[in-house]
Amino acid sequence: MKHEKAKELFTEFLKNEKNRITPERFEVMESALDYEGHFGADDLYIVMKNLKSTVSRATVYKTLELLVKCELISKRNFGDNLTRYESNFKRQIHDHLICMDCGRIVEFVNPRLSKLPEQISNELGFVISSHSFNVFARCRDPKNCKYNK
Amino acid sequence: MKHEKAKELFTEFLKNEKNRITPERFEVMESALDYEGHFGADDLYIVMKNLKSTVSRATVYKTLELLVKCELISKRNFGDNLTRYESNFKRQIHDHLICMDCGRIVEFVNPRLSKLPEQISNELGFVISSHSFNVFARCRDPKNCKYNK
DNA sequence: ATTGCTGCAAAACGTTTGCACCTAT
DNA sequence: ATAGGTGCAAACGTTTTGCAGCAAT
Repeated sequence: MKHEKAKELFTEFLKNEKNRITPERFEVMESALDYEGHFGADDLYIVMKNLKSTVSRATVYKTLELLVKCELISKRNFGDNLTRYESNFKRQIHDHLICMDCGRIVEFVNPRLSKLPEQISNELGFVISSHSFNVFARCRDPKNCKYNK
Repeated sequence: MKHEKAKELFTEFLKNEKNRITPERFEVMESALDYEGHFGADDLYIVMKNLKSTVSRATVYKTLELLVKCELISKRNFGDNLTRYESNFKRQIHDHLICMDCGRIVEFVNPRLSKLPEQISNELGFVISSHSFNVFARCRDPKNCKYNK
């Protein structure tokens, strides 16, 4: 069965937070974890509609926020002001480089960064929750860059 | 006279990009550089309106983008999907920690971070333009935290 | 039985656009 | 003279909300 572990985690989270366990919420969870790459809430809604789901737009939006809270997905923002999400499930923590010419998004993992968010939080008197590190740059080699933003 | 150096830089930029030099653009520039802290485009428009400026909302929005391009101000995003700006003028490059309970934003400078965006860009075959590093955390000491988000 | 969740449509929000007029070049 | 900028209001796309009915507890 698919996303069995995620389903467990989400159920646990819903119970702890005194939220109800509904089939719609699991439907959204499944679709979100299945989505390849980054997606907007509305993108996910459309995909689900096309797959004949009856879940409403409002439920998709609300459930995505629940999934962020229980850390099954991450909320991203790449400088345009669109909210994007991506699955965390079975994925390493990573950061993003955005090409300012073509909009391409490159994911990277940098060990020099890994402890930094926690250290900074501690130094400032906070407890870390998450971080977002975006590098905005341009393709060095223009023929790799489609300028198709 | 106020912001004389900024005015020079902006004029130079407008000429290079073959944009016209208009009084409205300088009015927006002055107000943006005067603004204390982070502000949305609409916040700035309201402030200007209150100061009896006749500059239109459209011009404010468009001019802010020009000011970002010429690096007099920075565009920020703190996880809500609101575009915020802040003046770069006479300021050090810094990053932000956002308290997820009260929404407080703490600015910090970390030397371990300073070369990282450029190094990462180089390694991935890009030329650095800018970066954004946000740490999302919670006040360790609840009495410092107003939970007033 | 109660409270919270859902679906729907409408509203809200920040932002962008189309257009006629104006102004810097 | 002309390309580009401005102000206005309307349009836009995404997200949130109010409400009646429904379903999980």
